[in-house]
Amino acid sequence: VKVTKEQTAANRETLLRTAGRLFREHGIDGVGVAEISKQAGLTHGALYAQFPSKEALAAEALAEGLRRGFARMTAAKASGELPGLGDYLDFYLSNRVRDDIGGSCPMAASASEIARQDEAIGARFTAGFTATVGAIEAALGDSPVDATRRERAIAITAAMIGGLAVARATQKSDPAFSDEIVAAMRKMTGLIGGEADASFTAEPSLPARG
Amino acid sequence: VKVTKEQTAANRETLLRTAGRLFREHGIDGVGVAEISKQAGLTHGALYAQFPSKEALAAEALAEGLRRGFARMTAAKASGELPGLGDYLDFYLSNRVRDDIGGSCPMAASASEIARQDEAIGARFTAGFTATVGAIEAALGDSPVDATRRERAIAITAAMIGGLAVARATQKSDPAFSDEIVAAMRKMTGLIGGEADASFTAEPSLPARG
DNA sequence: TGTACATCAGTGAACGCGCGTTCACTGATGTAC
DNA sequence: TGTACATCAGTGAACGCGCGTTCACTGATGTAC
Repeated sequence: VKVTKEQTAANRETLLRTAGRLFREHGIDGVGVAEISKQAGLTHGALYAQFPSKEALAAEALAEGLRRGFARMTAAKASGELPGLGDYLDFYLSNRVRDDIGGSCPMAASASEIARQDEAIGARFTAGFTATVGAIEAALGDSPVDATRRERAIAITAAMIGGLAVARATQKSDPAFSDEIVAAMRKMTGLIGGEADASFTAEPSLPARG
Repeated sequence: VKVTKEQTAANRETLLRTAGRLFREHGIDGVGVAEISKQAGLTHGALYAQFPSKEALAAEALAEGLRRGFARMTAAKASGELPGLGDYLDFYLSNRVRDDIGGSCPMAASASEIARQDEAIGARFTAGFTATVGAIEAALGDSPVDATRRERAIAITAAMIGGLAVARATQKSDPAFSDEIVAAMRKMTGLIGGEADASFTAEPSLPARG
C-alpha cells in the first residue's frame, strides 16, 4: 500500500503531532505506540516505517512541539515586531494554558520526566530551554532585582515551567489554589522581568475562535 | 510465615522508603511492584498484604517522603530556632541535591507526573506544597520586589521545584548549563525572598558523614 | 504517451516480556483458656 | 506457666493484558525505457 510522497510526509506530520499531544497528556511512559498509531489513523507498522523506535519518535515529537511553539509565538506578533515579556507570559502561563496540557509546551508538560529518558530526548529539551531563555532575555525590561539579565531570564523560564507543573499538580484537589499559583507566578515573573505593567498580571481573555 | 508486629511495621517502612526512592529515580510509571518488593527484600505478595494497590503505595510513599523531608529540615536546626530561607535553599536547591534524586524531594522529582496520577496522589502533593509555601513564607525577609509575602513564597517554592526539574533535565546534555541554572535559581530565589547575603548564593559544602 | 516493473509506506499477525493483581497455602505469632 | 489454636504477614505460582518490536506480505507509486 505505497502512498504518495505528499501522503507519506503528511502521515509523518500527523504521527508527530499526535504523539506529541499524547505524550504531553499522558507522559512518555504513559502512552503506547498502539494508541498513538490508532489516533493518527494508522497502524503501528506505519509508525515503525517512519521512526526506528518509540524513543526516537518521542525525541522528534518533542523537537516538533518546541518548533511549533516558537513559530506560533512569533507568528502572533506583527512581522518585524519582537514579542515582549507580557506576550510570553500570556502565551505560556495562564489558566487556559494550564488546562490545555495537550496543546501546550512540552517542556512544562514533561519537565520531571526528561531526566529519566534517553539522552536524545534530554538534548532536545536542553536546546528548547536554551532557546527560550535567549528569547526571554531579549524581552526583558528594567527590574528591581539585582541580577544579570541572563540570571533573570533563566529564573523566569524555569519558574514558568515549574509554575505550570505545580498548578497542574494541585488543580484537581484544590482548584482555587491552583489559580492562585498561576496568578502569583504571572505577577512575580513579570516583576522580575521588568514588565511591571498591571495589564499582564490579569488573565488574558480568550481570543475569538478561528 | 507470620512475623512479629514490629517486623511487620519495619517491613512497611522499608517498602515505603524503597518505593519512594524508586519512584523518584524512575518515575511512578517507570518502576513496577516486583522491583520495589525485591529491593525491599520481600515478595510482591507481602506488598499487597500491606497496601491495596500500587497507586495507594505511591500515595503513601509520597506522603512519607514529604514527612521525612520536613523532619530532616527542622531537625537540622537547633531546637527552637526556625530555619531561614538560606537553610531551605541549601536543603532543597543545590548541585548535590540535583544529583541525588532518589534522596531528594518527591515534589521536584515527580512534579509533572502528578497531574496524570490518581487524585489521592495529587492530594498528597497539594498538602506538601501548601506546607512548604507556609514554611517558606515564615522564613522571608525584606525584598525589593513589590509583592505580598504569600505571592513571594509561592513563587520561590514553585521556582525551586521547576529549577531542580530543569537542572536535572539539562544535566546529561549540558552539565555546565545545568550548574548555571542551579546557581541562578539559588540567587534569584534568595533575592526574591529577601536574604540577599552572598553566603547562600555559593554552593554549600558537603557535611561530614555520619 | 504507453508499458513493465522495482520501490517501499503501510498492514496485521505474531513474538517474548513484564506489568498489576489474585489466591491457595504456610507457619510463626500471639491470644484464649 | 503451659497448651491449643485462630490469626494473618508473607510466599510464590498463576492470571489476563498491553507493551515495544519484528516481519512476511500488499499494492499503489513513480521511474525506466
